Amino acid sequence: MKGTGIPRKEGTFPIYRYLVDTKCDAGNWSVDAYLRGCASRTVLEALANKWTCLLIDALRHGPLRFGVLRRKLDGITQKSLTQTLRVMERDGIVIRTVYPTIPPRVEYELSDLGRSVAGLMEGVKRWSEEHVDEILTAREAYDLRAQEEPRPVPVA
Amino acid sequence: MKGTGIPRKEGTFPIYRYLVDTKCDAGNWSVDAYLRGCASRTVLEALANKWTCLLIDALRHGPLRFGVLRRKLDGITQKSLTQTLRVMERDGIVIRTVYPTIPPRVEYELSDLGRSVAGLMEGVKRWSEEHVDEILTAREAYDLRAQEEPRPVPVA
DNA sequence: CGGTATCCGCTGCGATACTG
DNA sequence: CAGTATCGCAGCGGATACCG
Repeated sequence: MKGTGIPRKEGTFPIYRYLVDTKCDAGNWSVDAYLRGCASRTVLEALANKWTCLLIDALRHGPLRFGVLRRKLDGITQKSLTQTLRVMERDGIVIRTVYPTIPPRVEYELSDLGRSVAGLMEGVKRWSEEHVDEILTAREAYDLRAQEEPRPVPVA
Repeated sequence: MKGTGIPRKEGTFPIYRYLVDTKCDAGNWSVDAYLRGCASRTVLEALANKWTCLLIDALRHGPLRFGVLRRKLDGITQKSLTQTLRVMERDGIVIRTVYPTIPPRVEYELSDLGRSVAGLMEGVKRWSEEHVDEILTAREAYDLRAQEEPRPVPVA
């Protein structure tokens, strides 16, 4: 697994467990800014993932079974879905419930923590709908430019 | 580059350019839900990345030079920084300005689009600060459980 | 300073097969 | 149904060298 056995690099600043991965440059960073930056990093490692975001959104209205999730997130493989859900469970975002029936039934639902982040996802979703077109337009324009003019290089 | 040459899978639904990658299951999805899901996916491909998020946050207060960004995002390699910035430029999130001086000076700043998403990042950051501890606690608890009891398997 | 070019190890992920 | 196990490859990210 990912979180076990934390290798500590030289020059790191092991005040908190989740800081050990980042070098401390006391000159440029206040301890406060340092903590803030690291909190963000930790969380981003957990959330900044396409499937994770889509899962949080998918589970927003209540528990869903594994198979339903797989169909809702069309395109995800069983392996990726299992993995992603496992990590989210470990991070306390989702709760996994096994019903000992035949055939087996496993439900996933957002925890309180998960629900508290679902709001952010809602924001991302709204922003997406409002701005996808701008992104796509920008891409086309960029690709067009790239074809014609050579890219401006930092030369005198 | 990533966006050029879009391979179209069988059974896809090429109404819009950004939909070609996803299968259409007209039974379960309304066209509206379909568009919404795809908008999110497109945007998540662009934003759901640790460095991208951190860069948007780093640039929130104005333009910064390449070297400054590299130091701010301590831990990123030059290659990754260049790559990430290039993708963000292509997506219209950041603007790259080359000043033909010696030594060369290249500044990156958020576009209007980029600034409009910076608000979301602010939210993520705030959430991070409030909830990192819960995530870390959940992880420790999970790892402890995993050591002791075997994982509940879906069996009758 | 701000890149590009190249090599390269690792692993993330898909595909496939099997199971309680 | 909801997984686990295994293989195999592409691609990402790091390290290094070089350039305008």
